[in-house]
Amino acid sequence: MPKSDALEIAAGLHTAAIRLLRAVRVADDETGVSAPKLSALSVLTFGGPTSLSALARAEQVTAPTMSKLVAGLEAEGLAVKRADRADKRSVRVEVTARGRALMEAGRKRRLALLQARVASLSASERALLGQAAALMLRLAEKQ
Amino acid sequence: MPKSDALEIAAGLHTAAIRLLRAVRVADDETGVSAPKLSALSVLTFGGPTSLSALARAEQVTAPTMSKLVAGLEAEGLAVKRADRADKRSVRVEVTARGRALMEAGRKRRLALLQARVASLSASERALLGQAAALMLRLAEKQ
DNA sequence: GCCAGATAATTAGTTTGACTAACTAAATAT
DNA sequence: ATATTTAGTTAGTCAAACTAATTATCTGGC
Repeated sequence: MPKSDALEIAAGLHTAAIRLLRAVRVADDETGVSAPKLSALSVLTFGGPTSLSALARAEQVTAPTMSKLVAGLEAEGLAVKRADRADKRSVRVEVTARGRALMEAGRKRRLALLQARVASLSASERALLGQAAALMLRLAEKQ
Repeated sequence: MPKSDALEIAAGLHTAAIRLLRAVRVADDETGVSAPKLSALSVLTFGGPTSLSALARAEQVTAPTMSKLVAGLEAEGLAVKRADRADKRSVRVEVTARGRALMEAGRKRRLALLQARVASLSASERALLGQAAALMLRLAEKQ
């Protein structure tokens, strides 16, 4: 009999998400880029160019912290800062081709780890996980 | 039609897990204890007393790093170090009653956030998530 | 049109948590 | 008895987080 108590579901989901991410995290070491930078680069890659402060908000860090992270990314040739034409206070941060390639490769390695495990499940189990992922995304975006 | 391609499932699960944890992370700020310390304390609380090096391995940090974290926990009255009777080189790290209470309260807050969101789903959606959590745990523990 | 206040980014300085290297003490192997 | 390994700590460095303060620019009200 499957549990349907909201608290138990929450606890189970919480633990499962933590363990799952911990298991695939190892793949990121190979990029040679730190986790915070990688995370910021991911936002740039999949969300497109943004201002520094928007990036800081997205990553839940302060503007000075993001300023340094972006400086690091720029020094490594993974992102560039451009002047915003409309607002001269603002900087437009963009991922470079090199940054995009690094992200792509990293994401591939990470997902390969997970894919190998998912592939060992039955088709119906995979379908269930697909639906669950969509639900989890909805939960994450509530409010 | 639900997707069942292993790579797409992996990608969806990956993104969903990241976003979900990011959404509940805010609850931890209220504990007044840093994330690394909280994480170590969690291992002590749910896994029982351990040696310092075992704790370091569990948290994927080096012994010196864990030595400092435990010193911090001890200074805050959340954990204690005891001499290991059998092996005098070794230290036994244990959570205190206060540490346990802090963990309990923190976990409650975190899960309350998630629970509120889970509760807004239908019974069948909750059941699906319950099954998915069990599957994700299996995926995390493969190999 | 200008000034006051708000906003964007950076700079400076501090704290925390990660590392390596080097050390002490204890246990184990030769 | 000596050598090696293991457990933990100390010291020193670095990255990444924060707050406070600075500079530049924008915007609304007069």
